[in-house]
Amino acid sequence: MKKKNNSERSDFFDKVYEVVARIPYGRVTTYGAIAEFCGVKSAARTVGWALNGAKETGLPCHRVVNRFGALTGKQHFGAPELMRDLLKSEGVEFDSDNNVIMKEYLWHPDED
DNA sequence: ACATTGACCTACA
DNA sequence: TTGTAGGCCAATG
Repeated sequence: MKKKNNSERSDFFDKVYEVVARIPYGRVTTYGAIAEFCGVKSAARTVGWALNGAKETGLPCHRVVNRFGALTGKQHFGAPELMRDLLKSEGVEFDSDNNVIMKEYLWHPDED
């Protein structure tokens, strides 16, 4: 808490993993929401990077979508249809644009 | 060591 | 209203 050279820096990633792991079943959240919960709302990009390693850590990164509900990171799952299938398997519905219905399934970290 | 990119979002002109 | 620019943290070339 005194030095923010190496400890707090990794804390951001750590928080991201924590929030993603807290996403309820059949719910989705946005990068901005996670970044905001981490304290830096403008660091949505960094959240994406965190998820890059998150898939290797075993976190449900498929429940994280952009603010439009579009599965922007589906390409990173190795199988673009996998992400959509996983969400559908959890009961999440999509609209005509292949986007998650945020209005119904959007979840916020502070909501839990 | 510097510059660029990357699963994004908000603000200003 | 649409378009452009900036910002955030980390990894890679």
